[in-house]
Amino acid sequence: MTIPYPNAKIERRIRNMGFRLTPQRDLILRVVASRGEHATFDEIYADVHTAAPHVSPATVYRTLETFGRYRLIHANEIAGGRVYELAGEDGHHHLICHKCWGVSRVPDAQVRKLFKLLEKQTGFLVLGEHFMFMGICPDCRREKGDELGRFSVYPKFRIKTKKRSKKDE
Amino acid sequence: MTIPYPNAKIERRIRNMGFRLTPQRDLILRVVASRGEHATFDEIYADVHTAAPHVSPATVYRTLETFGRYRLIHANEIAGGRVYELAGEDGHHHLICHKCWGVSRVPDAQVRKLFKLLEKQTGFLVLGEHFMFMGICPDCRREKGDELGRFSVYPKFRIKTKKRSKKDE
DNA sequence: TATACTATTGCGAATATTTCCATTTGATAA
DNA sequence: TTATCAAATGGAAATATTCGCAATAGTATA
Repeated sequence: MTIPYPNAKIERRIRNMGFRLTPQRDLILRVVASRGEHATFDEIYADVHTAAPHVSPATVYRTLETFGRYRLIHANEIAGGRVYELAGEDGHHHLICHKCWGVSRVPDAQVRKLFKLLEKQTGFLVLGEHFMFMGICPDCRREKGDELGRFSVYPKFRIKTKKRSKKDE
Repeated sequence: MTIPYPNAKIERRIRNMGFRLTPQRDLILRVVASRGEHATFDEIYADVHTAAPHVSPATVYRTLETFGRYRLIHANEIAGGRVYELAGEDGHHHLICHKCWGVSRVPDAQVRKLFKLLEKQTGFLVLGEHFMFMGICPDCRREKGDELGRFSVYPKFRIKTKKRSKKDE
């Protein structure tokens, strides 16, 4: 399987940071890349495990954590779970609707502008993180109201890991 | 122990949402309140356990999760760990410096303004979450530069749970 | 290319977190 | 008050995640 990195510079960045580019890491990055916008640990591990059964969950956890720290991968909490995506050229952030759970994007530049304003006021430079803003999308706003009732905070799904357990297959 | 809620309306809110205000929840909320800005699970559980040894970790986890969903408590990921704080009247967000790990605040109103702009552009209403913006504080910016080197992402500490294990105590 | 150095891995063991379910107990209404 | 009913709890079991450490294997250098 050869999934190309959307961003060919990643390899260089890894080495520049002083990390070793192991086959495991390479595979994991490709899997995350192939999964697109928001892959769960289980999805990632499943793919990795299919391609290379010997790779342990610990390695996947560690890799996501390590690269997450160094912003090669964006990790975000959403609906009670964590999702990952490859940090790409096309910086963008996500807007997630509490009601319909639709995901839309805002270009990074647009969000940066906001933080520029914040910087003017506080002197604090907000760095290149990836944000997931929760709220109500335009469509849903037209429907009812903006208030969150008792049963509407995580209405449709929760990111939950499904049993991985024993010698899976 | 009677730690007063900073916000007396909390009780009403809980009931309005249809939740029951049990002694356990009451205690947990008071503990979180007493801990101030960012308490870890372990800190919260330790306090709760001291005051009421029979309360199980599961209950604490559940309570934080439940009230987190409904915004009575703010849960945030920071430095690889999760911290909690009581959602108060004085809405504010945190600015956390990657270098010195100092924590400063921005009033909610200020941040809201930014999201208002976003709303104008996208129609998407960002809801009342609590944000922790990571970046470089004014002091540290004066020192060197803004870039994150290999060993500067989580320089000083990581929020880590300390062994709770067996019959603690 | 061979050597040395150390980051990274895999595995099992420790921890942490969630889930299950029988039991308890708020809250409501008679 | 008391009865009723579902929400919430506790404890144990199931899962998930991290950690410790010996073995492996990238990378740099000779």
